[in-house]
Formats: sequence, structure tokens, C-alpha cells
Amino acid sequence: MSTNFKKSLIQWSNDHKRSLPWQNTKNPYFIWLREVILQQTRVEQGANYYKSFIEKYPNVENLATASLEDVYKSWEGLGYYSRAKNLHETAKIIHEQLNDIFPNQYEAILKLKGIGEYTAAAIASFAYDLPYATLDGNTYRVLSRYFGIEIPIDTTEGKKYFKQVANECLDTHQPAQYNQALIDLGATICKPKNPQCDHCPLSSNCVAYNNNNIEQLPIKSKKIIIQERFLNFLLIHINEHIFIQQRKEKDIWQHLFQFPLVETLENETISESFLSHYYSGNFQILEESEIYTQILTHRKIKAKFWEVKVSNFQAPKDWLLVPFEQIKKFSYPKIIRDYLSIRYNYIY
DNA sequence: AAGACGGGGGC
DNA sequence: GCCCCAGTCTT
Repeated sequence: MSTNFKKSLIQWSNDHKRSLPWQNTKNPYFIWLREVILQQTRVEQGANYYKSFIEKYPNVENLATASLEDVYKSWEGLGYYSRAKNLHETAKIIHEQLNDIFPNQYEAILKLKGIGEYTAAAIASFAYDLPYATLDGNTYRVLSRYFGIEIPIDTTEGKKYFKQVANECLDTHQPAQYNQALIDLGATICKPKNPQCDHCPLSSNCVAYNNNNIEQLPIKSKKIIIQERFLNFLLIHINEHIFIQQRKEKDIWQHLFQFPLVETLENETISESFLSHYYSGNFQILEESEIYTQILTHRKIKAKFWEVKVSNFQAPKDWLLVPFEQIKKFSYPKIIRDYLSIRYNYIY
């Protein structure tokens, strides 16, 4: 049964290669870059970032010697920005401590920042043909359906169980081809919604297919809760310059730049006296924007932009007064970029 | 063990 | 709206 699984899968993959920018590379640096970019990210979204990254940073030394801000800017729009930070840190370690040579053992790869079990297994198998099964959203889905596994995948028990199943199924003689095939099948045939079971090489032995409960698997036990946040961004222009600040909070958009921010509760609004109390200076509100909404996985952001004039003002230390033409050099959250493109015709 | 972390797309 | 995506880190 397991042999049949492998054979059908690999045979299918030989006839259904996707054409992607990283085809056939064995370069561990490229594979690492690709895998980090694709963490929780669709192939279609990540492909162009991958292309621009290998162009801007063709090897680990280029990435290591680039500034962190440069890497953030290159990452802008991709989300989960801690990936960019960890990528840069790890590049520096490989460059400065490992003589530009990527580790070639699973345990050593796993120790690197930003590399968890999935990415370590991916690099180990794709770059070095080591026998580690990649366990990602695709493989959870295929395995849970094929074997009819109803243990929730978002629990410790589930993860442990699926890891065991995944490694038992792994074709240890060709781990790279096998892992790639399983991922491709999950991405193109065994999709979350509307799976193409008609074209699936594994359907005849698929427990969920035969039980007619494909769409019920895999099972997740936790529900996503969405919280709202209300953000007021202050646009303070002074002589063709404008204030921005870099986020320091260890929360959403850490390290990214933004216009000076006042966060409020839902019913609260900001007023001139509110601002004058909040900061030292006399504020005059010139214009209040409509509400811009951005829905994220765990968060709903409602943002307002306030054109504000200020006098007798001592700016907080972490505010930067930058020439307005140069604001595009900094890395911003999407909601700010949206505003800039609408209000000021900046093309992002 | 549970939360936090983005943005894009399918339906 | 809700769910998912080539997951990882912190608490």
C-alpha cells in the first residue's frame, strides 16, 4: 500500500511538472531563500519575490552584507516580516561564522533562525537528498485524506502523529522527488476546496475519497478569532518634509515605518486638544480621511489618516523628518502604501 | 499549549 | 466573511 502510494505519486509528478522560477536548482542558498519566502505564502505570490531576491542577492554574502533596512524593503508586501529579519541574521551567521558554506546536516540546518522543521526537511531533502519528509499544509491535507486521519493537525498529538506517518511514507531513495511530488499534488489536485479527485493518481485508495468526506479533512481544532484595531496616522508636513517613525512594538509590523500613530478604542476619536495633550505642541487638524480597512488573518485594521499642522512643537526622539520625495525608500505596511498611492499617486 | 505574526486569493 | 497558504517564534 505504501509502495503503491509512492509509485503512483512519483509517476504522476513526472508528467505534471509546474514551471516555476526555481526549477531544478540544488543550490542550498537558493532553496533556503525559496522555502522561507514560501512559508505561509502561495507560490504565485512568492515567485516574483524569489526572482528579485536572487537578482539582488545572488549569494549568501550579498544578503549578509546588505543592510537590514534594505532587506525589509525587498520584503515589503510579503508579510510576516520577522522572516526578513531572521533571513538576514542567518545570512550573516553563514557568512561570518560558516565561511559562506550552508550546513548540510538536518540538525545543523534546524538550528538556524527562521528555519523550523518544515524548512529544515525541505533544504535537507531538496539540496542534499537526505531522507526527511516535508510536512506542510499540502502534505497534512494529502495524508489526512488518503489515510482518513481525523486527528486535528493543530495539536501537539496531531503534529507528532502526522510526522510519523509522513516519514513512514517517504521514499528514502529519492526524497527530493517524493517531497516535491507530494507538495505539488496537494497544491494542484488535492486542494482545500474543490479538489480534483478525477485527476488524482491516488483516489482509488484514498480513504476520504471513498468515504466521501474529502472536504472535511484535514481537521483543525482551533477557530480563528479576529480582533479589530483602530489606528490614526498623523500626516505632518513641514517644508516639503514629513514625519515618519519606525515601529518598535513587538507586535504587528515590527520594524516597519509608518506615519506617527495614535491608537484608539473603537468609539474614540482624536481631537486637537487630545493631540496637544498627547504630545507637547499646538495641533490643528486640517483634514480627516475616510476609514481604510484591511483584513488580516487575525486582525481587522481600521485606519484613518489625519492631515495635521503643528506649532511650538518638539518632536519625539524617534520621529524622523524626511524629505517627502524620499518616503518611498522606507518599508511600510500595506495600508500605508495604499494610502500613499491613493492620496499622492505613488505607485506601489 | 497557546498566541502572534501579513497579505493575497478562492468561494 | 471565512478559510487557507511550501511555518516559526515567543510566552
